Amino acid sequence: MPELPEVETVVGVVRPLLVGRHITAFQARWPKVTAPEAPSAFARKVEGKTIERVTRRGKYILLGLDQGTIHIHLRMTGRLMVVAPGQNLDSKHLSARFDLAEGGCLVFRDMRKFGRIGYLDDLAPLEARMGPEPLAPDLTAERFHAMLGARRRQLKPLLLDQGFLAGLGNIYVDEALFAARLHPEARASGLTIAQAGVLLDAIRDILRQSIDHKGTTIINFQYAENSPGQYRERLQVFGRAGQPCPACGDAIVKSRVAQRGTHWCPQCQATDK
DNA sequence: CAGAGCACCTGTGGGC
DNA sequence: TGCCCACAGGTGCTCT
Repeated sequence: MPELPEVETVVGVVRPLLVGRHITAFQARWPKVTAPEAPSAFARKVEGKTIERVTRRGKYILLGLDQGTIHIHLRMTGRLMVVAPGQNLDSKHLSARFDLAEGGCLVFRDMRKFGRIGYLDDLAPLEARMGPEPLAPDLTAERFHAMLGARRRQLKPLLLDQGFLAGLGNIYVDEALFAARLHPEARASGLTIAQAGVLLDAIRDILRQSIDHKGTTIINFQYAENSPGQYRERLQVFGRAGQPCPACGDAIVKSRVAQRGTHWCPQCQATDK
């Protein structure tokens, strides 16, 4: 479900509700939610600690504690919400729950149960397998071009690779490649500096706009109770197979690239492979 | 290194 | 109407 804009939206909603609060207990309803660690071992590390910061890195939600950090990945269908004291707790699809001092709790729901929660004393191991943030100012077109130039992979799977660039998923990769008029199977190393700059600008523009619209809701994503993200209406190609391309009017095609459904315009994105 | 295939799960939508 | 299959916003593993 969630890519960078959706995670950013969730972080913005829960941050003011969580900063300064104490975790009194952790309960896993789905034991694998803390895998590879056992829920009891995870609970011992976080119970009694205070949440000082709530941030995002790639698609991870990070709860910075007075000691160590909780990392939460929503994967496909995870949802994170703060339940107020006395508010009734719907147990459907409940994966885990953090009880908070003064009542209320942080609830993790996950229909497909792919989502994961973990604890790290030091974020270095997580940082080591993550690429740069697409919105970071120090990611220049020159640096991005150099990163692309070092790889022979197809653009689509490369942009989905969190170790290359952190935060993009299937929706925004398709949208960015369309905006930059690049073929999803084009080789990364073949891009010119100008093309790399256009692609980076497209990625940033799309991510910023989606964040402004509270992300994209296809089925599950809600940033708060019953509030869907509004970026869906602005999607140019994703989920629009058979409809006219907004740029040229030819039909948008859905094909399979790197085992993922891929939406693109063969006319506009005719870059050499 | 690059890519395919599969595993992890549950729900839904489209085709027949 | 009902059934079945394919597919879904993600990632990690093995194997070629």
